[in-house]
Amino acid sequence: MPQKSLFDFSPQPKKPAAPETKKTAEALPPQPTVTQEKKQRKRRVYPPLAPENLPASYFVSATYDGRQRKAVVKLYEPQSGDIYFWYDNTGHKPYCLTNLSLPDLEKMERVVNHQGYNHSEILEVCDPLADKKITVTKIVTDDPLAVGGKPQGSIRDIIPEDYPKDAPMEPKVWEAKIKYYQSYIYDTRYLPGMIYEVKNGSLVPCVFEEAEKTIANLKGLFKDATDEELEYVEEWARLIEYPAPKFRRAAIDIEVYAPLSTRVPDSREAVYPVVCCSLYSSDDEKKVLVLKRPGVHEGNCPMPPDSQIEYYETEEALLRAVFDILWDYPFILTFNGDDFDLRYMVHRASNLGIDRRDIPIDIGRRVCLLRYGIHIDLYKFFFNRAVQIYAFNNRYRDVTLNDVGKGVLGMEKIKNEKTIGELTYTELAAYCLRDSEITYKLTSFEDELAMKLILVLTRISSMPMEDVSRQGVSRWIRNFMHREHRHRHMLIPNSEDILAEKGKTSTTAVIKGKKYQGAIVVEPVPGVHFNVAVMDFPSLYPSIIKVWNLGYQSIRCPHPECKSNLVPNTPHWVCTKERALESLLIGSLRDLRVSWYKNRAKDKSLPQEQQNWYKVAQGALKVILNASYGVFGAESFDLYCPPVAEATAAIGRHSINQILSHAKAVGVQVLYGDTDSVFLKNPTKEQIAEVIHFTEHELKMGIDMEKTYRYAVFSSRKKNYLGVLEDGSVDVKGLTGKKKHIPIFIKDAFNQMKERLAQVKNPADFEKAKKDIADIVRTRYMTLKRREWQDMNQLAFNVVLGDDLAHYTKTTPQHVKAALVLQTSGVEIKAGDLISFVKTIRPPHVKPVELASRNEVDVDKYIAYLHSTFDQVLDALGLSFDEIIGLTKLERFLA
DNA sequence: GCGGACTGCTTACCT
DNA sequence: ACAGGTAAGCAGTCCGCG
Repeated sequence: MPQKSLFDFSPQPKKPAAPETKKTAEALPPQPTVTQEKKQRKRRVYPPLAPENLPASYFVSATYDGRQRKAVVKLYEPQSGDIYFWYDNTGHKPYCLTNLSLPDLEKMERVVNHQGYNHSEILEVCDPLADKKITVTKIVTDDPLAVGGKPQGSIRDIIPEDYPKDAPMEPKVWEAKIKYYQSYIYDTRYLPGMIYEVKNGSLVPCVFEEAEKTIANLKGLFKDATDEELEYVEEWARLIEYPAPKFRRAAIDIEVYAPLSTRVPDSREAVYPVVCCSLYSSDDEKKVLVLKRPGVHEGNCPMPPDSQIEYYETEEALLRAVFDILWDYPFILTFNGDDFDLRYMVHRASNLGIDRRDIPIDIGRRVCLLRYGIHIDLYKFFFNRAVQIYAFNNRYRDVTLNDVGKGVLGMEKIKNEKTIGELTYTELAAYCLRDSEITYKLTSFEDELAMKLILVLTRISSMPMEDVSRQGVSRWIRNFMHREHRHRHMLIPNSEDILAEKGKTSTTAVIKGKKYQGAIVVEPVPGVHFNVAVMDFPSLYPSIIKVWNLGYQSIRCPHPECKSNLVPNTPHWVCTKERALESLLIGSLRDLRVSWYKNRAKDKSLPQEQQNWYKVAQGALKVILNASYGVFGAESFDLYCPPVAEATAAIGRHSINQILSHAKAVGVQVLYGDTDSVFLKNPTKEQIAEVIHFTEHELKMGIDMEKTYRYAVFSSRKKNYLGVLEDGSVDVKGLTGKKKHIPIFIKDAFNQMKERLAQVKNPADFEKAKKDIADIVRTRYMTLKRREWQDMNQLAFNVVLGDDLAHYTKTTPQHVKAALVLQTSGVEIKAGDLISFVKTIRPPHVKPVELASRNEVDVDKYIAYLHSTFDQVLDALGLSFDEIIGLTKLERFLA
């Protein structure tokens, strides 16, 4: 009950429409209030300055205003649903740091006479690589571009250029590549995504008592934590516990008339007219703006209820109406708007002579931002691998609107054979509106999960919402680490200095071309095993980073007395004197997830709304924690430190090996294991308790009984198994039958087998199941032999083209051959496209599905595929594909 | 010149 | 631009073969 008000922070309804009127909306005449209110909302003054006093609002973005030379914060006030701009009043300025002394710096004329130069001052900071205080010179400028960002003449470039080459010291510049608005956020300690009010012109944080109470109660859960750890646990919890608003938002999508259906119109040229734009919003606007064109009929394609079509006589009028929408809504959602919809409209509007100042879009190299609100390109967000896998559990495979919509919402695009020019107005409108509807619903399903996820990530990473939804997990992690460096007055080291100081790796990877050795995979015991217990370390690598104090500062630290604190099987040692920042930050995040949010997300006694919120939090933490080790081994990460990644993996191997030998010692058979898990055959309660006790005391890490399989099927292949849980659900891991490129014809057969196996309860059931499985295989085999499959699509392999066609110079894989055929017939092919092809008898042995016919299929190839797919399971069951097939031959012979 | 052994490339998966 | 480990199939190359 006390938690309830946490969620009361929602906007007033945009229109007074009560639910009763909504039910009968079709029978009533259009409600005049809707249009009236819309008119009121139109086009506020630009920029929409925050008043001297503004009620609780969300810090959604920050940017730099070049004219006023100030940072600007975009505040979203959820009651009115409007954005307000708050200009910095703290006098914060851009700067960078250097090791040059103040007098030496002042001798550099190109610096002190630089147009944007303001002044320099002496500053004492902690150098984390040397673990000591150092004095640096802070160069303060009036303009971020003076520090860096111009092709030439930036201070960060001038210093190494103009500093005497024969001087004893190497000139260094630090923190010169941090975006100004980020620097502003770090130094002011404003927290993006959190709630502020403007009081007498100043930005002050709002305090939510209920959330604070929850946070205060956390102490009891973290008894073993140090004060420092607890401080961070509370800090993270605050970012998660504070309420989320309802996001007033609109999804938009445009259609462009193009003479050729196979080519996507070029958004930089914008030669063809925009003929349609749909809008689907949280204000319940479902509207399609359509351009009147000669010879086009209205048609009678059904439209969703309460949707409306507005016709425009000119394209300019249509675009201006769309721009009004962009001036109105605080959040605009698109699917690929950065590269297409918004970009196209900007160029198209310019081509039509619309004044740049009337176009509410700022166009960048890779992004399109809005001058008023926040543009979230959901394509970029859903494309993010970490989001795809950990937040959405791989519910979609291809990042297309159709596939994401299908996987996440069960909603697909309207299928359309005709070109845009051939559609009637209503067909076009229905088609276009569906796209906006899917886009909108990608953010509204499960109680606005996606919007909330973006909000939580905004808070954790201290980034504007636009950036967090577009950039990868390594940027999120970098940013909160940078923020804490600034907070602790630590110099943010340059990447090359970390690398030079800490060096590279020492182990040899199993895979050629990798930098260091990774995880262990235990050789599986082939066969069917009943009662298999799966134990695993929750968040193994983050736990290691925490327990072993890993970070770029602590690995191979400068203290001689730490050199004996070695990481097993590596030459690396770890600091015993100072806590590494990464260890603290990642460790506290891990603890919060494992000890608090994991359980809260599953707690059915909580109100649904709150449980959903905890699911979001849990998912966000999972995404970040899963990547927190990998980033240290990624060159693109600003705090790239290979020995940290190597040490983490080495400790992981050590931990698993310890468990393996301990399991042996207590007499349990280990059937399999991978990285952070062990599969135990029919263990007793005591044996499980012993393993848990051992890991907690000897390895200082928690281990969970994750699940128990009624039975599991292993072949001799690693990362390939099938396990049936107590409730009859089936885990399939790595088997060919679940891979997405395999033809549906084979996948269906595999799924039939899977369903049959789910019904097996004991060894005796197996005999009956085996017969049925043999039948499934035999049926497919016969269908292939007789060429009786339903349609060609069933036989299509679907392989993603990883690169543009021109880049395949070393080999020409089959999907590339098929893609080349398609290209010749005029289809535009680019990296990321899904290529569907069937295997044929004649060279080149492949054909795009749409061009292939039944009798040219290479049936034997498909039989070979069926064979290999099923062999992965059949040999463990004591069945043989050849025998199953051989029997058929005999039957046919007798018949 | 041919075929099997081998390596490398590519994709999709697991943790 | 988070990492490494594994499986599978195919493309291309090498090497032996009187």
